[in-house]
Amino acid sequence: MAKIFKALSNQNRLELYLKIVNGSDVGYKKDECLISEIVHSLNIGAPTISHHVKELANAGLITTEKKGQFLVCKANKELAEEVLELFK
Amino acid sequence: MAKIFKALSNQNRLELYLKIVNGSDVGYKKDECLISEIVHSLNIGAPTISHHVKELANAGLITTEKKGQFLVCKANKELAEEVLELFK
DNA sequence: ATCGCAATTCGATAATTATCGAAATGTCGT
DNA sequence: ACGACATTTCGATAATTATCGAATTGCGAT
Repeated sequence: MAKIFKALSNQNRLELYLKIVNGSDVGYKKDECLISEIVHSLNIGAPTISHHVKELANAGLITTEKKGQFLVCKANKELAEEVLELFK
Repeated sequence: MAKIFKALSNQNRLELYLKIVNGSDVGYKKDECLISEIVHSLNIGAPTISHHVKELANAGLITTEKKGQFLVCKANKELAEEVLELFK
């Protein structure tokens, strides 16, 4: 569980996660998001974002799927539920 | 908000927080806790715990009050509420 | 006043982490 | 096959952090 909080403990990674939760503006389903869109809205480089995405996935907060050259990220609702339980 | 998660991102600090939330077994009100009791149940030294307590307090997750030579810690319910909101 | 205990401060060290730039990989359209 | 683009890998660096032991402060009881 600490692992989950660690994944959210970095400002940029938290924003990244929230963007994924809120989904992208264009095209994809709610709760899904292309990281190529995020790269421009966050002022850190692509390599760093790639790294952060991996950490979020590693913590189980998101799942990722390669769609051609793109990476689609999806928030894991079940895990968010578990966090919710802890704070109730 | 990332600050809050950072405070919970360390295994020991998270346990510390949960112990405070669950309150102590003896004497004090629910949601309150003497850190002198916790020192023995966590396998890290007193200086480290003192440091962690400060970090939790700094993040706003707990409040502390000196009672004689003891330190009483109390969980901040309002902030827990805010975290809850984020995951809803 | 002094002893024991709770907690804190201090300085140090080792481990982790965020971020970068450069280079590599893989995909798509032409 | 080539060029553009998305993403990743790699190696490096600077910053942060968890933890420790020793010493200190402050409190309460004898």
